[in-house]
Amino acid sequence: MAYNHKKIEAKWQKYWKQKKFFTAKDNVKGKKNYYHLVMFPYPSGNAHIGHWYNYAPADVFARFKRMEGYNVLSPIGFDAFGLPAENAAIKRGVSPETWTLSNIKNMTRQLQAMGNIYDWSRMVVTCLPDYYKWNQWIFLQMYKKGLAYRKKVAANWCPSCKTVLANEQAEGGKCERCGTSVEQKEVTQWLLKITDYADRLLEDLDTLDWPERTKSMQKNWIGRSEGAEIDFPIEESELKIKVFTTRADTLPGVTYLVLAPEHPLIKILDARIRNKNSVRDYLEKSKHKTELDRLTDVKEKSGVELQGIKVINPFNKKIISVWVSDYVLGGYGTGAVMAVPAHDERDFDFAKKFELPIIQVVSENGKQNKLEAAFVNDGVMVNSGELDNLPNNIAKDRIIESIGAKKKINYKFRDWLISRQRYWGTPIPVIYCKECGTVPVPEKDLPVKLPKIKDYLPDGLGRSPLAKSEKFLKVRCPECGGPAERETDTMDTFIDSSWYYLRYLDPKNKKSFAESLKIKNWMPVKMYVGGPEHAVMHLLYARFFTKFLHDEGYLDFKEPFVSLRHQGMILGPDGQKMSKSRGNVIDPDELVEKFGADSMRIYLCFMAEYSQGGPWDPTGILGAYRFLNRVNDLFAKIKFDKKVKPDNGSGKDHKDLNRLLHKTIKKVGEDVAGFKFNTAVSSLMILLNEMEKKKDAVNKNMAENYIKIMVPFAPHIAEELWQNLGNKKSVHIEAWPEYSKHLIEDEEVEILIQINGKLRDKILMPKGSSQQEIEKIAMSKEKIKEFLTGKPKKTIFVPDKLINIVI
RNA sequence: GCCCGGGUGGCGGAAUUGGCAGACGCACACGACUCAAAAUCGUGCGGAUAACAUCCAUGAGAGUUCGAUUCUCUCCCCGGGCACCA
Repeated sequence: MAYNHKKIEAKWQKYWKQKKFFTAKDNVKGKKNYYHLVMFPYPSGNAHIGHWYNYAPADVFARFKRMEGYNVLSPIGFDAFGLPAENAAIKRGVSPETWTLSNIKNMTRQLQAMGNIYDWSRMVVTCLPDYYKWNQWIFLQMYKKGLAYRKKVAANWCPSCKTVLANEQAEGGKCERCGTSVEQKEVTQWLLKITDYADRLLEDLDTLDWPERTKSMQKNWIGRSEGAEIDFPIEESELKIKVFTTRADTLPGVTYLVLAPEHPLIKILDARIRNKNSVRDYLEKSKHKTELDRLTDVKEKSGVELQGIKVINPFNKKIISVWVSDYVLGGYGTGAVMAVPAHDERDFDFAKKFELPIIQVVSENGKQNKLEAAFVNDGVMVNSGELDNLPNNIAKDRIIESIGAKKKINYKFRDWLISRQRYWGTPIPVIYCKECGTVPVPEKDLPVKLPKIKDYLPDGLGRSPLAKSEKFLKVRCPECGGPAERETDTMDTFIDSSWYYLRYLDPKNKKSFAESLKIKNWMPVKMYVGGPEHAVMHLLYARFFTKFLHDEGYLDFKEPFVSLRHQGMILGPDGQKMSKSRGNVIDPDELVEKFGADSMRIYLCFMAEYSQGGPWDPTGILGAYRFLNRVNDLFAKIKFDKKVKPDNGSGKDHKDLNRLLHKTIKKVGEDVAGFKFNTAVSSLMILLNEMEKKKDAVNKNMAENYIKIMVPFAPHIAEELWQNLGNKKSVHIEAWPEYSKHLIEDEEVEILIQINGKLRDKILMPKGSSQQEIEKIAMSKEKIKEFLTGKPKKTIFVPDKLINIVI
């Protein structure tokens, strides 16, 4: 008979809540603290199967750590600011706040149904002033240190909506709202100087127990490259063009320079440019290029020469031309490159198209070759005067030295642009005064609260909807008391998630973001579980914040997350990404109703390798459900039939079963610790199968041990069975059982008999049998004799494993 | 193009200091129970063959080895990330 999961799960969830089992104390005598964290959800309205897949197996791990004897903190909250709330508000006429808070209420109910050990008393909701006050406070600390600054940058601008868009909102170069082509527009925005931390963000990756691919993604994202900056003097001028290169060795082969369209010198040199009109045309065209255009242009280079401008190659004093092309990026390096068509693919393409000279200076064989394409490998110098025949890597340093160039390190990633022209976010705590300029809001005036407004559309001037609230906008300058205006942009919501793990430690603190003793108690996070989609943004920003707060003396560690694991993605039954339009969405609520949270937990653990994920099998969960029913049948009946045997029951079945039990205790523990939830469940299944076969040999002690190792996976049914066995206290204060090293040793082992590496027979032998003993028995086997057609050349013997006779 | 993953039955997946390929589960088939169905229980389940024997089989091909899903090389395919970064 199927057990009543609804009744049981509700009953024990209530019981745990009443007993405050999972309210984490900051200190428990004799126990080490363990901070276990999952990436908090965005309150979209409904918990979906992806949330379950992140949180349920992660909770299995947390519960296991708890049973191992750690004082575990496993908190949860909501990443509650963000665009969807605004869109819902515009569409349905409810305020973003109302929408968000009601979603949080619903999702709280859903998450609680999972039966996780979350400490709900520490819930953090980032859209509440108590929380975002500290976003503003951290911003001000960064401002003081010069790490938060305002700058004119090129941003995605939709001319129809008259707003700046985030990159995610301008994918493919089209505005998400209206489909208009996005332009690059210069706007003044707030940025955080994350690039100051580039080297530390890179180096400290080595200290982390994170998936390799995540670390390498961060490495690529930061994109460190070592090179040199070289000045090219402009003819008949005091000015110079500075370029960055990693290949200073190719300087003798430079045949022209290329500037990015945004390069400031183009304007400065305007008077001397002879072909002004075609240059202006080109600049105008590249401004309107969408991302898509740029991508398709990779193959076909475009550009225009700055006629009338010549520069001097500092190595050989040759006079060379200067071009403008959008294959050079304004934001990287110096926005200008020295072109070496012989040794750079892009320059090669460009030179071919515009019929510019190509001079080889590095050669594989020390001779001048006919180049069909750029030669990018190492070699020896040619066409380079006295440097000829030197290996290019040695020539590199010589050249840098001889022309007095500066070595320089460049990074691909940029400072973090945090200004958003949106309503539903943290107001940036800055005031602009005509007299005093930019004035940070004094800390005592925090939080700058988000005003309630009615219209969430931008004001048409590229400012956030906050500008529409006069009450918010007009303010007295904190310095001179004169009339001033507030900054109306809000912060990127990634700010919220960059430090939320610290707030869980002290969520109600009014004096600081968290008390330092509490931080000391818990941080850093020992295990962090969440999706791989956050490999660069969130996980990089959080590391940056931690390093900043460390430098300010608030934290005594440099990395927030010691270990990190990713869950895979659950796809629809059709193998496609779940989406409403495809109609392949699996609703966890329905499944919980039908099979219960325990079945869900077991199946999610079992269905795939955790980091891999895969398609949802609608019938698969039946296996988990059947398994739990069989566990229930077995252990519930033991009690009622009063068949419980004394703990020292004897007999072969009992002995075998007990050995398997202890092996399983070991295996499940190791598997969970290694995030191999699927094989852990499978060993629980194997043990159950054996116990069912040898029912009479199962005693109470075994049943209890089985229930204990099942607790992390199926906590509700485990509690029910535990207390049914006559235990008065919760199974959740029980420790993970210890396995007996002695017991798991097999007395007899199966020895494989191979002939020429092929398995021919197996024999059961006492552990530690010698080669002679085994050989003797093996040779006497009829089956083996049959195959022993020739003389044995040699015999390979692996103790307790196999014997291989080579003929 | 570059950098990571990955490719094993009908399906999800096990198995690694190189040593029984396919654990465990799903699906399926047959049987038991039932008037019947569902549920449950039992048996079978990579391919070839009459076969309990034997041979073949872990994307393809080669190599190292007594022995390769596991190590090396070449190639193909799938997923993800980055992508004119000088």
